[in-house]
Amino acid sequence: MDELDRKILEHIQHFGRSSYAEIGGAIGLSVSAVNERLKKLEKQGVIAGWTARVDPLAAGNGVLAFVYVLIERPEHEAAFQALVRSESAIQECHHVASDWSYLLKVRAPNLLALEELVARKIKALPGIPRSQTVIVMSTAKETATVPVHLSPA
Amino acid sequence: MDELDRKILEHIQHFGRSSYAEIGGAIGLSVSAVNERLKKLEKQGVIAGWTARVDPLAAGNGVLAFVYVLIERPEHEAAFQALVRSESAIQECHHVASDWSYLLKVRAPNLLALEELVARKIKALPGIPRSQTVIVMSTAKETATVPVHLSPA
DNA sequence: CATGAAATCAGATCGAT
DNA sequence: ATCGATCTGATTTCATG
Repeated sequence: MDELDRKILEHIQHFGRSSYAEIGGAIGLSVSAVNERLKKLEKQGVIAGWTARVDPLAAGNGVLAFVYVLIERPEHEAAFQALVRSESAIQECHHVASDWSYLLKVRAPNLLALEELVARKIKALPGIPRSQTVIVMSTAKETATVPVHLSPA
Repeated sequence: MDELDRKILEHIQHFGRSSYAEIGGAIGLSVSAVNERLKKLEKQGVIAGWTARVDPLAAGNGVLAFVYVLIERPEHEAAFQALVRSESAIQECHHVASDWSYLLKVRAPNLLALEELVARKIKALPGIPRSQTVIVMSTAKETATVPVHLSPA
């Protein structure tokens, strides 16, 4: 992971359908060198995959919210994790260091659907006495782009 | 936006480098039909772009945190927004309905770098009396995949 | 890491259904 | 709106220096 790798990663995070020639032109590297580095980064798992960015609103998701969940005992974790995995509305699930156990990032078509998920599915699970929902009113910045730092060579 | 569009969007969110032939094969559509629908979805902005998913840890980001920020007066918003835009460590910035003004999603190499950002850059701005940082200990699920709902035809 | 050639593949277009 | 075919150009890959 050197400066060239870093530039490649920066570039393909912004232009995921670039050809090797385009990447090479942007960072000053030959096509074959780009090919080799890309293959290496993919094999190492640094590049975890490729995706299309879909506009959430255009896809019918009018509501974004962050939901805190409290889980009382470890034996109730499994069912919760299963729900998290199965619900595509739950984009993220983080174990946090706070008064709460988990923080979820949730998208839904409307407030009704959000309530349906939180009240009827999540809180219906055993061992979940409380939750707290933070509604997002507007989003000033939202990117999945990851800052790339050079590893200590 | 019909069922076929939905399937296309689902597919390309998981396989962002699929050829039109691969997409068509996966959802049962000809190459030319996929071509037309993709172009339409891109023109409409439903497809906002294409990106490589980079593993945050492999890219040197050992720390993930959510940071709440309180801003006292509207005239201090501009400088804050400018900072948000310029800092690649700040992946998301949401205006939230809560005791706080904003919720940030932040990635950093380590806790020191996180503190540097929060204490020395964010809180150094005028009109920001308080912030609260929630550290993520582990992440059970994290996807940028957006659920695609059919628009009312 | 660059070059260059070869083989493959992908994307746009067209007429027909 | 979709299909199937065709055509053209681009892209990846590989061997060599």
